[in-house]
Amino acid sequence: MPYPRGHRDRMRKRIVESARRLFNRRGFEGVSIDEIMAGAKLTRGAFYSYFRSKSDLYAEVLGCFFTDPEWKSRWKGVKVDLRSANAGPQIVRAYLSRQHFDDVANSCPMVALPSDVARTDAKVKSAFEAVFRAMVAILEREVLDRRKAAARAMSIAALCVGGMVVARAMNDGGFGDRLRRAATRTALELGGW
Amino acid sequence: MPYPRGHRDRMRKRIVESARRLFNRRGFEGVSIDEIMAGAKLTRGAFYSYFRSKSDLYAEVLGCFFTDPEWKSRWKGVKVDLRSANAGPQIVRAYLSRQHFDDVANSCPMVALPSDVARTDAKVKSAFEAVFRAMVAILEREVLDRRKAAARAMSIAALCVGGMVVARAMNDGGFGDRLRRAATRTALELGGW
DNA sequence: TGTACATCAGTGAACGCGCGTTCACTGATGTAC
DNA sequence: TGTACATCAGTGAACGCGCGTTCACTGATGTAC
Repeated sequence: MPYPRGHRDRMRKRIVESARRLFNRRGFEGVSIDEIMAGAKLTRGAFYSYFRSKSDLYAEVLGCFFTDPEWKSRWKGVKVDLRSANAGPQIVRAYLSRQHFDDVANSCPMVALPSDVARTDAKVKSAFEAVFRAMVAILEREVLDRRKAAARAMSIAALCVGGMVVARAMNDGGFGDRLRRAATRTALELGGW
Repeated sequence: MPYPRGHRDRMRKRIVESARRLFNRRGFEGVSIDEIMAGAKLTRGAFYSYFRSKSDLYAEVLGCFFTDPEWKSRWKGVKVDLRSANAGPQIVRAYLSRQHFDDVANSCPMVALPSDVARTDAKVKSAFEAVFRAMVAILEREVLDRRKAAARAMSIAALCVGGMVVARAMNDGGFGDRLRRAATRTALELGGW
């Protein structure tokens, strides 16, 4: 074994991380394999010994946000404890926070890539769906009005994603800020928080 | 004048229409100038006598949805009268309708292209912002709770866009349907409709 | 009314570039003796 | 402990393709006489 044990796994993780940041910033087609590999401190040729194709990587990258345990402590001043009694409002505030808005590279893929995903194949969509369902499931547990919990949880999640997606596409930053604040307030109301 | 009067304007409009449908379906980078021109029944070479570049076209295309008077009657069974007393609920229902969901080519650009737009320049973002502001302005007039009208209108618009964007990115169509229905119900509640 | 001409919208070959992907090769290192 | 070897992760040149853009040319038609 001419390379240290676990070397391959570490390298693979580095490629995925590099790809995640770059895809978030510039989308699937806006990023080249050269750039992804350079971000992982490797060269072009090694890519195909790790992944079958560029689009194979894509599906794998999308699952990284909610499943990645790191995201909860990524942003300064934003903390989320999923087991806490008020995980709902914590998620809403973190999701619509300025930190999340600014940190495009570490953004939730649902904000950075939704229209890209809508155009790709079933595998990628499934990964995306899993992320959204995970978010809805956590919110649903916490919605005050139990009778409406399912519909409310989906709406709160859609409002978080939508508010952020639209805010990122605005030219006037001040308007984007107002939009995020309005969405936060409404989302909290909808949860009864 | 070797061509009929108004010929140039008609051709230009055909190019914009072709581009709008194609961009909605496959995004800015997924569409070639060859395809756009073929859709307008012209060839590659003529493009640059109409537009300075591909990205110049992009900004122009984005303004087409709300400003285009045709969209209100585009889908069967969906009608919106902006001067009617209940334009608010009409917009919400039309926006989150199955017709809008299915008709990707004639979709609102905010649903089809948000993450693409977030990555482009100020000119494109401004066009996008104008569309969103127009939607918010109409909704704001109709929100029942006047004290919260501004925040509510922004949230309803964000929920409409977000619900649709996420629904389009789901793999399970049934889940997408439930999401659209939940978002519709919540949006109507938020308006007091 | 008929004809020659000027105009200009449209054509399609060509250019240069960057990308996804392939592959023969390199060379560092763990292992066997 | 030292040495020769086998392994295999990584390299980078090369291929083929499609794209955005340019440009010299074509040819249909409105206009002037």
